[in-house]
Amino acid sequence: MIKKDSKVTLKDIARELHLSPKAISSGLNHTGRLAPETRRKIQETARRMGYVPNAAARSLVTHNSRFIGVLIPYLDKSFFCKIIAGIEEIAGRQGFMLLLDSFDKGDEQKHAVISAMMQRDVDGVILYPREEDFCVAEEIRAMGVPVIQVMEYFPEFGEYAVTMDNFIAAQHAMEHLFERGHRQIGFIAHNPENYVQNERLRGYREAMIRHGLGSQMLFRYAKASMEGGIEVASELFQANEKLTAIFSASDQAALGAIRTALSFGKRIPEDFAVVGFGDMELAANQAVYPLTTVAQPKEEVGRLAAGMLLSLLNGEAVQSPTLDAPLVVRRTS
Amino acid sequence: MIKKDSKVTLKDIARELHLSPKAISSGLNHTGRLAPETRRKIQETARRMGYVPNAAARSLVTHNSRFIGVLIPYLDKSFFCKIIAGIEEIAGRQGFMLLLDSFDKGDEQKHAVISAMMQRDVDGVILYPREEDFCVAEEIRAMGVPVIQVMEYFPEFGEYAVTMDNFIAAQHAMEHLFERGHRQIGFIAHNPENYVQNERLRGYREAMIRHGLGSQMLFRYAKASMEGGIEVASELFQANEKLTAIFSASDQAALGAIRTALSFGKRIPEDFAVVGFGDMELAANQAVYPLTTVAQPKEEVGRLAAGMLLSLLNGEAVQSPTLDAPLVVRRTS
DNA sequence: TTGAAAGCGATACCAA
DNA sequence: TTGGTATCGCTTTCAA
Repeated sequence: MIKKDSKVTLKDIARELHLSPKAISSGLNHTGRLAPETRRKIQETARRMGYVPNAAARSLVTHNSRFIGVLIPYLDKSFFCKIIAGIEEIAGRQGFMLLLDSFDKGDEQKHAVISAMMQRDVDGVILYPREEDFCVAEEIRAMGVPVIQVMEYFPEFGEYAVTMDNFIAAQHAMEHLFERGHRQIGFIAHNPENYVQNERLRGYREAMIRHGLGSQMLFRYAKASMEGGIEVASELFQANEKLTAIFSASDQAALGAIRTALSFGKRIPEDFAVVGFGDMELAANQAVYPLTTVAQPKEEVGRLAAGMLLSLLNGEAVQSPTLDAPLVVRRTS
Repeated sequence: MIKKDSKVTLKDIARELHLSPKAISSGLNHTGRLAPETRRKIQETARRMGYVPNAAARSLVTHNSRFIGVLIPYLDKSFFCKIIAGIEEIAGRQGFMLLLDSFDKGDEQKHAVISAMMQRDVDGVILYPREEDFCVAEEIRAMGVPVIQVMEYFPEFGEYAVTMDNFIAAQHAMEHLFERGHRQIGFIAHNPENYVQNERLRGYREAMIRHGLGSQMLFRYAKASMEGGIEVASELFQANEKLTAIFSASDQAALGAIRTALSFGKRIPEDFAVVGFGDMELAANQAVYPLTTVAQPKEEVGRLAAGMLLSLLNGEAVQSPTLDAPLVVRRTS
């Protein structure tokens, strides 16, 4: 291993100033009482000597690491990056650092990741919970630190979460379509085993029923991808050729719906509307049809989760918020 | 602060087994010689007692943290996330963790970030270098740990880097357009102060000249955004109405060029081709015109950078590679 | 108020 | 070989 520069320690400063390490420590940390003059001199000397406190040593004795563990399935998806960015914004301000690990590997890897976090003695964990990670839920709780879930909530992982009301959000999106005069509205649903996805579907159904369109309800399950959207949108058209709008539970499938609608000769948004869900980067960045979509406030979720965690660490009580997911109207509706 | 569960330590195991902490340590780390039976017993007891080594304590004495500091301007851009994912893949395998910090704040914040990394005693740094961060270059070098730059290279930050040859890549993209029969090709350039951007422009010029089209060269500088692309593409059309293709130094501006081309009544790709640069997520995820673009191997850059860093930490010599940036042909050419 | 000394949990050195 | 012991850099407790 390459050697790092030898570092200046508290003791060095103490020796230089003929003081005790304790004095230096409290002088630098604004803890304990000290003659103001002494404190000033300590700080100046520390700066002059290029003193850098050693977090490991401090953590060893204080038993807190100022690390927040972030457990996210995919590091390489901008959806998750934005959550992380929100977390970092708040945590960083308070001197906390993020310990990142993607959780997309096998079960064995998951154990390794959690073990690494325990070894690093994280003060708390922020987690994007998934059912397929239930196998490590017990381990996560066993870490004995606060856990905040983001976007979804499963009691298995703990009691705290920052989520959105997907049911309400889906209804709002539907209202928008109704206002635009649409009645024959199809829905592209995803994974029926997933709570959030079901909430979106439930929002669609509820809205249709409330507008007396219960019998016109039309939805299909698809993979949350452009291909999935293309395929299922065709089925939707075949099932009802008078369709004038598709609401998709994901932006990806919504893009597929756009392509299918165009291939059926529809003009967007004149003849046909498409609304997505998620406000992924790709929604705004469509060259031709920037997508109307339900915005998930990803950064805000991250910020709130970090804030909750920090409050918890300070011994404050917190409540799990449910955020609004506003509709972003662009060119496809 | 909430109290974590009291942890089992080496000493506890030592006491349990009537051995010295040293024995336990070497038993667990496969270091030093030990009767196989003893070793087995140690490992079994450790597991039974739920022993988790304390990284801070270890790091305090070994002087290496198994942390890699990652300095990236924006945490919330998928471009950077992919690099990070590549780094994490390699580093994680070797038990290294990433310490993340976005570098997009003011100069003061940058100092704080670097200070945090020094306090955490990172073993090495991976950095997306920018000229505006020169002010902390000295500080980064002063950390006394290896630094690997990704995507760009400035000697100010150190000697190691994983980059791509933007000049060659741009020429390849141009060759593709020539093969498709295009001759009147405009170029959207970005920030003339940036080396990489200039290399892309240079690739365009070189290709034009080599094909005897030096006098037809036509390029404008734009912001690397859809708006920038829209605006400048119009200028390009006005300057040369016989234009049949635009090569853009960014995907974002390329999308703007698509929109402009359509508004000028061009059919893509029949009448008009657009090629971008970067292969951002949005390039593949266009509903109507998935973008032909120069792919930057982002994950691979991250993987290589992590690999280099680890080699360096093992005292091995390394070379700075220059990667290929292959063209991904989609529907806009 | 200030200083001395005792750990925190692990590794590494040096006797035995 | 094996095991005691000093030590890493810091905070905290307890005397002075």
